[in-house]
Amino acid sequence: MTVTLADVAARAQVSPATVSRVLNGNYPVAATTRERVLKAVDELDYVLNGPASALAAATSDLVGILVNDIADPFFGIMAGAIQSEIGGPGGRAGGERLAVVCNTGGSPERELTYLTLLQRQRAAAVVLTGGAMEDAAHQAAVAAKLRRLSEAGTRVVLCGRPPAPETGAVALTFDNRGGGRELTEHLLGLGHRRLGYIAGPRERTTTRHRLEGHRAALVAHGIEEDPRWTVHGRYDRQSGYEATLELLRRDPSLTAVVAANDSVALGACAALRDSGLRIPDDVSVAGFDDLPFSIDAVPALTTVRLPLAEAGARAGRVAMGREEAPAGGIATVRGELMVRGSSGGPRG
Amino acid sequence: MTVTLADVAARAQVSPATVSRVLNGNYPVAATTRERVLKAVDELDYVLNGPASALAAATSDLVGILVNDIADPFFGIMAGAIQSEIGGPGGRAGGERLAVVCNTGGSPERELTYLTLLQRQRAAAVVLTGGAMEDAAHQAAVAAKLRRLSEAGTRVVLCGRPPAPETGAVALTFDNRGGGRELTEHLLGLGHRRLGYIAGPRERTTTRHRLEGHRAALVAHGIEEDPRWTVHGRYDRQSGYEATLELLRRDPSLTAVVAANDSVALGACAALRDSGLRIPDDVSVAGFDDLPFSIDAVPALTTVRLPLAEAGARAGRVAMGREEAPAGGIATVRGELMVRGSSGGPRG
DNA sequence: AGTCGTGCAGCAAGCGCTTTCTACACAGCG
DNA sequence: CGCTGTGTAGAAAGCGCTTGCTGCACGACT
Repeated sequence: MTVTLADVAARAQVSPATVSRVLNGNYPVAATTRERVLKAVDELDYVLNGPASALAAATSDLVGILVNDIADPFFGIMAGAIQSEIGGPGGRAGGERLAVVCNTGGSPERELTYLTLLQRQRAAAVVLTGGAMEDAAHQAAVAAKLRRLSEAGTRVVLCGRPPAPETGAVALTFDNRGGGRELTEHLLGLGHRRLGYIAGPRERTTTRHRLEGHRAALVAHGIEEDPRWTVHGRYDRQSGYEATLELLRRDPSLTAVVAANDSVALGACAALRDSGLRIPDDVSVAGFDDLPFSIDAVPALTTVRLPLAEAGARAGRVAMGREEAPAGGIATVRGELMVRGSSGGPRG
Repeated sequence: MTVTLADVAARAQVSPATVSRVLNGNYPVAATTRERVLKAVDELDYVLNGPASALAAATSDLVGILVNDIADPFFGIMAGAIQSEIGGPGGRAGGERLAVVCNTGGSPERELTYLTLLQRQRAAAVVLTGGAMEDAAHQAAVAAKLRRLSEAGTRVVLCGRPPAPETGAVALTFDNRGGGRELTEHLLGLGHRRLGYIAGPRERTTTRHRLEGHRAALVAHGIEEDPRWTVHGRYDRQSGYEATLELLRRDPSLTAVVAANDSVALGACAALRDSGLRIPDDVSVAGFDDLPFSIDAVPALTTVRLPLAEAGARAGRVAMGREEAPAGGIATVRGELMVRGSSGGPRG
């Protein structure tokens, strides 16, 4: 039924070994022979059997990219950049690799299962993107898996995720703490003293780091934080909307709202507008990430730009062994404060 | 070095065959034996060798999802929905499948190469999303590949993509033409008579269909279209910005701008604002797709909602054989007009 | 002219798993 | 007490490919 190497070999009047060598191009084959083989491949419409090949060669051309939410451009942009460096078809790299992105949906179990699946496929590399869960048991489980993957020769890279010590994984970590701090300092510099903070889900490293940066800025300015000023939510627009209403209810005198990310900030803007408040005249708003749509908000969003594409590209190259890993296996990627129209001095 | 089935068998004091059967659970194994095997698996930290398994069983648990641009939520949302139905880890489905999304970047070659790669892996199913290239040669090549895939037992589903006759592929097609027509009719109903249109890239089916719908509406209302009113661009924000300036330059008397999609519409809004025009007082704007951020534009975007998640979910189920394919292998998915603040009656 | 590279091609042994077919108990039956 | 049926485990033959090693020409040496 399906065409095999042997069929091609028979048609080209050579041994299967020769066909294999022509296809892999890692062994001298006479030009005329090669031609003959290629012709046969073409005529027979032969397609290599991936599993068989992977089994025999004990290697695979699969590269896995794990993302928390594929519908979120934050991950989409990174994944795209990673993938373009992985080579994938048409990429810079020579060998054709199947770069595949796996959507964990933020679920720890899924993350683990995908890791196992990739381990099963003997993936050439795995890139994990975005914040990690802070659950200790889960982190240990992931660390164990990563270690096992590394040991098996799979290159493991973390992109926008905190380092995983002793796992052999290379980490390109976003400086969420520093970015959060810088952002809040900007607001403080404008004169704001009562700032609401809409944090992401509790058990995420990203959430914690950004919040820590925010608080560090407050502390540095001698501002005592009111516990009512922090609300936790999800990383999406609706959550930002609801959280903002909640913040407003708790303390209507807030003059600024700092959001966990840009989507949340957009929701916050909508909530403020619906509450009859002007931005930034009545309340300033700040986001995080600087996703493409942030500049289109009205007013444009003040936020922290994360070099998603650059970091992803670098992660991709490291995963392919095309770029050296940073010293110590850890690099910190800094964000850049983008001051735009959504932040201004407090009213009065 | 790596643990194999045989190792597990030895430790559990059974034959490799038994271990395999325990793992696959498709053959009666005594409870006590099963326990023993499972214990050994656990102790040895055994992970099945995917390629070997796929080779022996002549099947694979890989499902491919092709998208044009992974950074675009349009595709992200569909991919996420598809993937959640595919089962993936933690999904509804029993068997664990590796649902992988492949980013073609809109390149025909990449699309073809990914298809070959998936064919190589003997993928269980393949879902192609989004518009297709209109290049005849490429379409023929893709059709040939799809046919071959179907014949080899891979289920092929097109989601938001026009049907591919004679390939055995099931198609869930978006009614881009109808949506485009409805949208423009809405604008005409408001009294607009001079409408600019920012189309997507020329060689895409989606582009053509939406434009055809737009023109059909114009024709139905007896409006003769000025060739200056149409500009082609890419499906992104910047393109929308530039195209709008161009439209304005060509004919400053336009009272409405219809965009190829929401991102383009956002760019159009920015360009209009930067040109000192108010929306919708001076110029109305309409998008397409109704991505999550569209409602946050100021004013909120009038657009056509495409049930991306629903269509994706359905495509996923069909790909898994969990839902029957529509009659004739083709279903048309309609959009829904969402009238919001960005459209209003023309000035004057 | 004899000998030794050198360049290419083939042989055959797996890679780690699945699955058919066979084998063996043991229980139930006449 | 022998026979068949049922439930469970094992032996072994591949799945389609890669690759170390062997083998054979042929030209280039001495």
